Amino acid sequence: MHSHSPARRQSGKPVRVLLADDHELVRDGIRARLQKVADLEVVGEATNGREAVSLAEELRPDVLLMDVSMPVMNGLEAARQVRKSLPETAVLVLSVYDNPEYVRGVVQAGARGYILKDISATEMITAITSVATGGYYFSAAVGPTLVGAATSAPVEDPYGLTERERQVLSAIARGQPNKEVAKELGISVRTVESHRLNLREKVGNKNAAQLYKVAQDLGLLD
Amino acid sequence: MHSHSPARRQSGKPVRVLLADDHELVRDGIRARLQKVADLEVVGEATNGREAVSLAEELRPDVLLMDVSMPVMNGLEAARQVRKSLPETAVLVLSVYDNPEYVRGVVQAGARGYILKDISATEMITAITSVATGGYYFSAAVGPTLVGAATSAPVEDPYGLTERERQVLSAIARGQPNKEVAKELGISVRTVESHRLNLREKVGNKNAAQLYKVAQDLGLLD
DNA sequence: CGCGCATTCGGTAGTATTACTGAAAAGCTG
DNA sequence: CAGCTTTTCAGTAATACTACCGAATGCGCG
Repeated sequence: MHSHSPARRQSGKPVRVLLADDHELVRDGIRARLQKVADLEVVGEATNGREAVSLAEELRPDVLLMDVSMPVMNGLEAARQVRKSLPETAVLVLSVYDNPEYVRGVVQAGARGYILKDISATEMITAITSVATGGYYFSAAVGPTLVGAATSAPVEDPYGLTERERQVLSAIARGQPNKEVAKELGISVRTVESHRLNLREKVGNKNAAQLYKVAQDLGLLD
Repeated sequence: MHSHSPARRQSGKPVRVLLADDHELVRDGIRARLQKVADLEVVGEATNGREAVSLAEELRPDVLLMDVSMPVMNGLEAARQVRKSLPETAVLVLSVYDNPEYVRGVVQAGARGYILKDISATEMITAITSVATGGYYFSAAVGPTLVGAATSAPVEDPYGLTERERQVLSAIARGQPNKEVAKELGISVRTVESHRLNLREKVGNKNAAQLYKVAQDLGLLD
């Protein structure tokens, strides 16, 4: 009751890859990397999203390795279209951003993988093989944003929260009212209120519901 | 400014794999598959979660390929412990279930991949290579539940919320106070309060901060 | 049609949170 | 030591939310 969707090609035949990036230099670099691998074959190159879509429809590659930021039509929109017209082609997005919002958008557009441009040739090949085999591949840096964080390296904190504030935030996010937070930390309710207000100040004027998100982003919940 | 966390081993050296499954037959099958691959080396085998953890600490494998359902200590708890004591070891979970809840639990326990037992040898090897290289790998069937769909159906709702309640929940989770939710939906504050209280009733007596989590679980936020 | 359910709204009361201002003690740093 | 941050706590007032109560409308279903 699963098993439709992309690829799942026969092993034996090489993986047919279509490259899409507006920078020739980048395409050259990638092609150079991929040409050394027997199992991979670069069947075409596109310089923008629209070209990527039409070339993909013509060539029907196993994998479309595509940059997100391109002129005419960006990779996001292109990914959407390819996923519709060519469900057999796995879209693997290549980007310089490890921004969570960005990653989310990309995978929702139907990409089956997201890799960063600073990865090694080995990893790039693995990623291509992965999506071509029918799986999903994500670079280490973007994985946590997908699975809801909890990596181990405590995400560094863009808000500049103090230790105490993190403790309070954690307790609040777990659903405790100020009174119980106070009891848990052995401080007065007023103090908890102070921290709470400082938190709202620091993270932006978000309400209680939103504090959960922040706590989660900071990995305070596990 | 990323790059800590697991693996990211040198290419050249073989990937050291620790197998954990309570069925000898399964272990034998997997080992047979992996032994044919030069880049992979099975360095040990465990028959339950506790054994997997202690063997992992001793052998420090690149990848721990582990079943979820095992006696003594299940794979979920084992994954958590390994992630704490051995951040360098990538946990790749092997399971027969493509149940969304299950997958979520597993990745939140820190697994860097989730594959189904019915996959091909090729895909299993790709998956192992993927997590060993520092990436995240997910089988085709479980990927959609991770990325929040775009492929499959809108996560079914264990709470039995109504359409209107979902709208209200969504607005609350986005951080709006009742007053603004009312304005947005064109209803009175009292009605929003009703919905809010009904929501708390339905999802359990969680507070405002926790409502965010529910909204997220239900995919109301994107 | 009567019943249940979703949706809407009101009253009243109490609790919680926010928005201010102000301040004291502890610790670190130049 | 003076200045800084962190953490602590207080007063006061407004706003928001919770916990109950009850009730009207509309809609589908047996």
